[in-house]
Amino acid sequence: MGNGRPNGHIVSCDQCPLRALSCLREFSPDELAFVKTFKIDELHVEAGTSFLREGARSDHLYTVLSGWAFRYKMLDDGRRQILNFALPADMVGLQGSLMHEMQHSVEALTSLTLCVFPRSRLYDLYSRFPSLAYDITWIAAREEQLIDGNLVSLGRRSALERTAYLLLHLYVRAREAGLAKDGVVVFPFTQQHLADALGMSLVHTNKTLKRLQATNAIHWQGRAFKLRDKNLLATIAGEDVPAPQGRPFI
Amino acid sequence: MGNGRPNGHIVSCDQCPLRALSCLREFSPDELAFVKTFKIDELHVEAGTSFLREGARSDHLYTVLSGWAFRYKMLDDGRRQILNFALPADMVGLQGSLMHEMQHSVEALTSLTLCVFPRSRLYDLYSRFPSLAYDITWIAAREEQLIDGNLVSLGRRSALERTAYLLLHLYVRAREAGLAKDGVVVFPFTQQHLADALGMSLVHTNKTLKRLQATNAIHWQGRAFKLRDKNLLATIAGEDVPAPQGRPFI
DNA sequence: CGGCGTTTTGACAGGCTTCAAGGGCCGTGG
DNA sequence: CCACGGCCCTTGAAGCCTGTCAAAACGCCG
Repeated sequence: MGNGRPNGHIVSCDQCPLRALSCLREFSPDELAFVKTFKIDELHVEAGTSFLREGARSDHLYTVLSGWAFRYKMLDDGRRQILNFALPADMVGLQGSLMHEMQHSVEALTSLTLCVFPRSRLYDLYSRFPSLAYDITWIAAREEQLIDGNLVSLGRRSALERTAYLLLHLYVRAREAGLAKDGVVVFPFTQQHLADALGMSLVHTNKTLKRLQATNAIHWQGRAFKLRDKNLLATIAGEDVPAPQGRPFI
Repeated sequence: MGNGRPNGHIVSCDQCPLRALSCLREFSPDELAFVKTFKIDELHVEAGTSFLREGARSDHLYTVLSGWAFRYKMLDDGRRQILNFALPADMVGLQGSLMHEMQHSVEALTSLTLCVFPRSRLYDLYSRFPSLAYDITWIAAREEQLIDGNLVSLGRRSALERTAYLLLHLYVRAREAGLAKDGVVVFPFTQQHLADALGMSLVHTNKTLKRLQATNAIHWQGRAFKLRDKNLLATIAGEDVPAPQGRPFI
């Protein structure tokens, strides 16, 4: 695992393509200088490989530079639950850096590029850059918020509501990450992935998707997802349209 | 809301009863001195009242000094999902301090005493005590871990497994918080609370509880919960017995 | 063309929800 | 002292939503 290329081929933080995203905050020169030294490598992972595994310790934490990933847990008999998806600018592996070991796995959904940061220097970051430390906590809190939303879905929403909720939120997040073109986002997952995220069977996910498509709220052909009626989808999901929130980077 | 008594009647941090818990780390004298000034009040809330509400901003964050609380979200039509329970030494309201507004509510399950910390000085904490900042991030990550576990339950576990999982984990946490006496914990919630946490109906929760009790893994009479066979309960839950983890305080 | 992964459909079974009603416990008030 | 109401627990019956099983259609790629 980890065909980390020798330093020098990696994207320098001051020309990070993600920094252009409107949803990320600006860095001060000092912060930027530190982050540049904090990032020690880039990791390229191909679709379908789990680069972080439940039960393992991890010496690194990562941010997604490009591509999609998902966090998941498996039960002994093979049942899988996808906890959340990670998009560009999202952080993964923080839990593994703070706790003794990972309690979930992370798998690349597409070809994936990650920025690599050493866990050993995390405390250094906390000591010298409280602003960045604050950002990291913010990120952790936001992740929790997303899971809270999913938890409500699995616990209290019907299959149709749940599906609408997930698609709406994925669309909004993908849009924030700059992945939308002409109102269309390429969703890289299969219906099996969706089913595992929704806590439903594959068959029923498919039928629910059909029903949802019949409302004309969405259009999903192949991998291209188009949101045709955001308000309708939000209504079906039983929610207001989620407001985008500015967030820190790193 | 908030019948905060004038300073002076509140428990000083250096004689905080929770510091005796084996699961909490030691403070350095400096840290302790800071935390003492960081805690500006104590809040007493009676059972059944929501002291933090979804959509509201909060100027404070809290730790539970004594009693039980739970985080929850409601849908428009009244469906409720309990996200997690908060026990002594747990922190609540962090999200509200970091984000613009609370995305969930928190209700006292029993008579509840909270330590109150001002959000306005949180950044001060981050600047001056990276060790405490680190702890807070750790707490946020741990909370996320707990929700991850619940998410798997709601998504992929049957009613029986799910119930076993929740009871096992609540028992372990209550025990860590020093709430067990002779292997018995007083669970202050009703079956309706359990149902809302499990994402099940009240009726089916009751029947599932009966089935679970028939296995002799647990005994639950009135409010007194006794774990009779931890390994069996863990097996039913489809998990190993969770290992207690040391954790920081504040 | 053949093979494989994904999507789609139909039929059936069952777990869970909903509806309904009764019982136990306890505090309040007549 | 007893009746009453409220809250919680318990149980039964009926029905729907969702899971499981099975098989076919589709699309992609070698």
